Amino acid sequence: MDYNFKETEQKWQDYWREQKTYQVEIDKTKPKFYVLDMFPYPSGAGLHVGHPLGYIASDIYSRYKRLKGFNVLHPMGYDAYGLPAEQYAIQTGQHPAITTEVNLNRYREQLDKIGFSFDWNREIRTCDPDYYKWTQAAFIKMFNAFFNNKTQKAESLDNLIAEFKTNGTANIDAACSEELSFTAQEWNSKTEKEQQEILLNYRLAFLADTMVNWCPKLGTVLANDEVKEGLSVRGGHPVVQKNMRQWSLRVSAYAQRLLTDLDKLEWSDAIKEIQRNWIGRSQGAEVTFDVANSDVKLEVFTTRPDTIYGVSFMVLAPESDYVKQITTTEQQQAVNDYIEATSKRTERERMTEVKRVSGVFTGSYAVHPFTGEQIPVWISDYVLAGYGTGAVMAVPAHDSRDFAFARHFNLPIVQVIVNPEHGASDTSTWTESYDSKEGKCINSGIIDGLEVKDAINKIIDNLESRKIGQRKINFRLRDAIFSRQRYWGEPFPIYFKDEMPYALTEDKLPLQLPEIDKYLPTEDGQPPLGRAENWCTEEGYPYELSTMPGFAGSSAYYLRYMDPRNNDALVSKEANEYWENVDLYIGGTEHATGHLIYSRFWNKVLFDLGDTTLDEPFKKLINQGMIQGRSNFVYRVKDSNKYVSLNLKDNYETTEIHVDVNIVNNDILDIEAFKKWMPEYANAEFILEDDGKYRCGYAVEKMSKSMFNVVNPDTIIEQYGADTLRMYEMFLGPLEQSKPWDTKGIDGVYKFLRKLWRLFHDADNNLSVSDDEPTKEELKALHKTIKKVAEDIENFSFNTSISTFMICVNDLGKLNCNKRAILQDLTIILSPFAPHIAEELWHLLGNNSSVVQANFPAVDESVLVENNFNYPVSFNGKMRFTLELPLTTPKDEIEKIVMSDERSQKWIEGKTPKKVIIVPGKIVNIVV
RNA sequence: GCGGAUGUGGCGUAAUUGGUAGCCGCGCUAGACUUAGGAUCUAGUGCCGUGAGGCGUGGGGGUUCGAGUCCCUUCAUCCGCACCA
Repeated sequence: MDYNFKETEQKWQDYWREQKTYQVEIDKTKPKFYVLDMFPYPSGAGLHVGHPLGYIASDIYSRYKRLKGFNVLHPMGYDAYGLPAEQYAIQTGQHPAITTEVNLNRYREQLDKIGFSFDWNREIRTCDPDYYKWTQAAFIKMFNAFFNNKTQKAESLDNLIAEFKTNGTANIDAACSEELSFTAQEWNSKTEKEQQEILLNYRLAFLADTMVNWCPKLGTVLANDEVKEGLSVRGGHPVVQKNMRQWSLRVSAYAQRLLTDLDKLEWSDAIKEIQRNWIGRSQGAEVTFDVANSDVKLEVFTTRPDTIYGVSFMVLAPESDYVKQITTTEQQQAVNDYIEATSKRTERERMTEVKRVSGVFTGSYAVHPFTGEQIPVWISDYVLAGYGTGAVMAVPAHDSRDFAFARHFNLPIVQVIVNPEHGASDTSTWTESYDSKEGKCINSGIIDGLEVKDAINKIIDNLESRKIGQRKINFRLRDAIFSRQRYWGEPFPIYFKDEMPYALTEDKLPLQLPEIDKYLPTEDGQPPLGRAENWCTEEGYPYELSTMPGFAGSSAYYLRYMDPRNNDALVSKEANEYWENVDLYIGGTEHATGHLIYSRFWNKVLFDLGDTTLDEPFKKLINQGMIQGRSNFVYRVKDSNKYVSLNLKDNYETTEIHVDVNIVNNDILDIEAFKKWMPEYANAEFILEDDGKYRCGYAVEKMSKSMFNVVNPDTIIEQYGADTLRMYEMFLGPLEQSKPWDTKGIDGVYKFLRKLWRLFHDADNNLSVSDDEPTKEELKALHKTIKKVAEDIENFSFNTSISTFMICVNDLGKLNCNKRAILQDLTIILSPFAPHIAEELWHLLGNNSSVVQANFPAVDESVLVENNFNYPVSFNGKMRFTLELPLTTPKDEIEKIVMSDERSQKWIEGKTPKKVIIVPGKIVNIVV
């Protein structure tokens, strides 16, 4: 018998639970460390081998930090609201809470088997009223706040109201949906309803008519990051644009802070870059164009005011308000037809048919602010309504979209930027625009001859002095749409009086999700909550019928873990001041533009309002790579039920068919299992290779059911144990890299653990540990390992630490080392990786407390000092032989020894070496 | 189109950051012990070559005594963003 992982792992999992080993409390005598995994949504499919990758990494890091003397907060919980449970409820009538509970228990069961050091006492679930009470409370805070552009902070709406009462909008610079202007008298004479309507324009959580992504199939609105290429990310259903009155969060107000503060985060450059793109800051100018024979003034945004002399027409988005104002009667019909036609095109078509140029003339002309020339105003769907002002000044010579448009409609193209080396050329010969950000201005009046950068400044200065333009910064980041026409989510703590929304007071929370009879919209198209009885306040005012989206509950959850049972606050000041924020956050890249933006925003609002101590939630972020599947194939001979082995398949015409990887070992098909796998294969025949085996082909693909390449961690744990699973996942390769899972390699790690076990045991599996003094060699093997493993963990290079452990155990095996002085420290440093076997060995060594409470051993540098170095001796840069010399040997001595070595003669061939390079402790290179 | 990442044995990978390319493991080959081997142990295993030796980190070029690592160029794959003015 050797190591019995099954019994041992169960034993210690029970022990940890009973002893509450992983429970943590505030302990001001120790430094804190907060390690968090991204909030999982427990789907019905359960975990596959790729899911725990990040959890294992964070668990190793947590355990390591604990051994290093930190008080480590390492919690886990569930993002329990979500579409799949509700879709299932719609189909079966089963309450989504039940489905969720089942999935969640299954998830927990799987997690428990892996031996994580989570403090389950702190578990939270987003669908728990004690938790979502605080999600609702945060919403109320946003409802009652506005963003002051002057201070760049959220402030109480009361400040704004007070200002309206005394000065109207005169001194207001606040983030809003629409710029408003009124006096104090005007404000004071408005009705309650009118005032409320105005306040909505400023609230951080506000109700407004907006173009939204409507998914008819899911019956709900989706956020921008929940839509990809015109389809819903969940389910892949078509999404259309629709104008609806929706709750939104004024995320755009925080665009600059979200961008600036990225610099202080330890996140990968890749993910910071994705966020920068998503925020999409562009710097330029707003320019006002008069419209000839009209009072209308067209405002446009441009990043290239230096090209203003090249403007030969203007373009409006079809949805733009300007369209109604300036279209002439002669053009009215054509414009109406065009708008009609474009509104029929879906967003998807507009995106895919980028190259199709279309547009219509409004009949009006704008007046060029510098030349006074009249330039035609067109309408085209290549201009986006949602960005800038929905109108652009077209510079066809220097913008590819404007160029295509001008060519199509035969509009003039004027070159105004020139590369001094090439000179100007006739634009009628051009096949594309010249989109350079450098060069000199030509044909450009007051900025003629200036460099682009200087020209931009001069033009803006001129515009500002004439009060027809100003410097302006635009962001791509949109406000987040926050309503979902769904049941399974947090109810809004909002009721309506005289059609205006009012927030409940916090003492009324939680506003519990009511029971309903069916999880479908009502007959008149209201969201499912329209079915709830008495869904109104005590006074009879009706509650909001939408619920909150998935990101609501996951935006501030990290704070709740600090103080999960607090009934008076999301988190106490004391807990928040101690735990601060997340030191290490591990999760996938897929949350780059969703969760990781929303939670930063949400957290900043709470910070501004004084509810949290730091303004960023996640200090360091690591994105683990995906575990891909390794699929196996069999090859069916055409029109038959015969299957030909990989190396013979080229002799036949075959079809490649996925086969379940669980009935393939080392690419060899288990033929009997295959026959039983599916009825259609029961009578299959096989063309085997010479060795009588059926060899499968393989490919690396996404791990998914349809590819039959899903590997379940339970199966692996059953066969090899949790410690082996943990170590193999780490051994596979660098954490942040994607790599395929191939179960066949797991044997190496499994053997390693048994070799380790045998260091402690004799041939009969009896404990055999000696108390003798360790030798220098043994100490060296140990301390090399301690040093490397500690460095590797700090660098999240877990794959190399596993190799290091293997080398150490191989070395100790060769030395027949069974000395307690060595093995005890080895057990400690291994415990973050393989906690079960480490705990077992730790106790076998006579310790009574858990290895979790041990101290990470210090490196004894003195045993690592080498006396000799094995010099590689190169000739012309090619290594020919090695030579062991004391490290104290001086350079000229080394040269003498090397030159006199008989092996050198062969490479020198009697010539005189041109140069001899000696780097002590590194290399000898002789140039012949 | 723009931006980012990655290319090293049959496979997953390593390389003290410019200094012996291929550590560790899988797989494979041979052997030992065994009733047996999907157990264990030993030896070998980048490619070509009997050998001396030659070639070798996607390709080409450069810097250097010395390049997987630095520079230029090019190709391939993956991932973001994509009419954002």
